[in-house]
Amino acid sequence: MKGCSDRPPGLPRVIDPRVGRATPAKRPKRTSDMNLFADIRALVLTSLETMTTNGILPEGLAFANVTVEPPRDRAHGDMATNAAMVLAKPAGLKPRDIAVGLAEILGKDPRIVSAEVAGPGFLNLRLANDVWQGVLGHVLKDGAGYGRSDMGAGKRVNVEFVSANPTGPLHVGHTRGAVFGDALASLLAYTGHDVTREYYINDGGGQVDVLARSVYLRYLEALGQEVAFPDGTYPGDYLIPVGAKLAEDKGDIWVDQPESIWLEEVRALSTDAMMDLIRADLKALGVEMDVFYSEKSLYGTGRIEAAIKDLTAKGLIYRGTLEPPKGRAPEDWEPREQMLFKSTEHGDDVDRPIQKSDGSWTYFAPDIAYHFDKVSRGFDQLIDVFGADHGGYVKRMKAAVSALSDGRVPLDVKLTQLVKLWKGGKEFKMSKRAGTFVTLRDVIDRVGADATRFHMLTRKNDAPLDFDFDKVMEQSRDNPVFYVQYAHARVQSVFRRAAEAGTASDKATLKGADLTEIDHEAELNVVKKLAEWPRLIEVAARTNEPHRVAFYLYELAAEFHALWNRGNELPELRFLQPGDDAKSQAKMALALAVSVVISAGLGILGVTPAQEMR
RNA sequence: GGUCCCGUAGCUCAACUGGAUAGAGCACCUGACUUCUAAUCAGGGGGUUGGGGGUUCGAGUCCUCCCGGGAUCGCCA
Repeated sequence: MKGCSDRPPGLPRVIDPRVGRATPAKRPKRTSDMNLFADIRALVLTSLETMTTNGILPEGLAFANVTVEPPRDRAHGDMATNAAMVLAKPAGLKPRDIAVGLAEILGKDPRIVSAEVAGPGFLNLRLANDVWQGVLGHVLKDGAGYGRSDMGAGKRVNVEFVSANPTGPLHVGHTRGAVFGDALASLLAYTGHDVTREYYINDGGGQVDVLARSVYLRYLEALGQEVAFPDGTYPGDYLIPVGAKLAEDKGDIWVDQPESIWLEEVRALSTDAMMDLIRADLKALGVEMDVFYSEKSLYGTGRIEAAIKDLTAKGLIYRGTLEPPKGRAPEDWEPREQMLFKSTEHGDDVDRPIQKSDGSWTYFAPDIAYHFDKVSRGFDQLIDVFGADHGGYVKRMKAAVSALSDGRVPLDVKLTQLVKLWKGGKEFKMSKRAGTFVTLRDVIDRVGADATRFHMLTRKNDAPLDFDFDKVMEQSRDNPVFYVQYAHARVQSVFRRAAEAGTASDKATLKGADLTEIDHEAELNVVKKLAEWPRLIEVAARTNEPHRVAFYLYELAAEFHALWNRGNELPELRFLQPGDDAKSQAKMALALAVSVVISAGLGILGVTPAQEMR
């Protein structure tokens, strides 16, 4: 590792992970114990135990599959449990009989207004208004901590993402991976995991030699020579200042000199310059890495050898010859003996080469060493975020981690699909050659980091994403970024109006508001959506799918806008009730709760909530 | 040919990892602005979840075989 000294202060350093890692500051975590669905599920389980005690259900039934969920159709009630259907078979009873008995017991709980058997044996529950008012009170009490969970139990998770080659600025495809990885990391932190954000610098392969040669050409150019950029070099303008700086610092000492003289030094300076560029790009997007890990640091330090030694000790390394790929007829294929990793022992389809026929390492070898290092650093879980073009790499990487950790450490690989750009209603094809290369910087300059981030998270990671410059800027319901921001801004607008009217709307006052005022269906619908937040967060974290947060925020905003508009026909639903501070404060308490959850959700996505729309 | 991802309303996508009559937005039709910003809201039509078979009380979701699209397949990283 070298050449870190000219970097602006305050940015993360490339660190040697053997010496230490940039430990993220432990922030105090407030977790909320409010999860209504968990509460009601607990109630269902105790009721089932009562039925066992009473001899209605046989002893020894497993309740693990019993769920309490919001029904898809709100007409079915507030919550539904599948208990009767799940237990019917093992209990040897009809689902309806179990459901009826369960409904009777549940109906005695003051929280349950009605318990109705429906469909094949679902039990639909309706909850009392004061339960929902209690949820609202909880949101206000917990504030920013509402929805935080300790499900991660402090487990140490390493999220590796971006890891773009240090050969140029980040482009749109990298942007998606960056946003996804960062939001996923935040989501895991929010759910009680100890998260490390990490970037693997591919500074050990041939492409950094290409970079160095390209910079060398720019260096000659800066000294007044005519240069041409042959195939296999990077002609991008972004290397001009790097070459110029080199000419300024070194003068003409490298002119007409062979590569052996200048390559190594130029390469080091160039990759440093590119990493500075990339770091600045990431910062503009709001992404801050904890660790930058250099591939180069694995070479010549015995680390690759150590990882291979570990696998050798496990009997997973051998010399052999691979079969040619079936069906495909590679003209120049000829059998070669090379060092292979027996990845088939850990779920891969074929064994994988770790040494080329000339004895040098394949790309896989340092990556094995890198993941060995992650395992050695004591992470309980690893997540790699790759572009979809690395899909073929997943199985061997999982096999490697499984082997290196003896199956202890799970590796989840999330692939981000391609981003299709649209401009003026037409697909915009990127081409390095034609100079129509859209960088992360282009996108942020045009639409801003917030809109970029939110939009990139409105698709599942493994679905292709359309990024339409016009749509992302559009101020309409069609644009979720705007729609959610607008809801948050409307809440702030209410507070501004309240201040003008002289109605107290500070948090302490609103926390003490009489929430029994909140009893209209449109209002309770908003509260019910708020009640789903803790559950949504846990599902999103369990599946490593931050896009769920974006979709949820859209739904919450929709409920809020619906309530807002009901105020047109029903003035008593307006948030501000002139001349009635108590009522206004109860309704503002609801508005505050909405903004709290929107802020928390946007926070996970790395988006700043809007105070007003302009 | 092998492997992985995808296929859901005219279009763009969800569907809480197996739950009820598969949901949103756009587009189309109808209605609501002397308002706490209508940049919003309410209602309507629109589906054999690519196709067949299987497992299950129950399948868009799991298994299997096809069809179509994309990515990838020893010495690029």
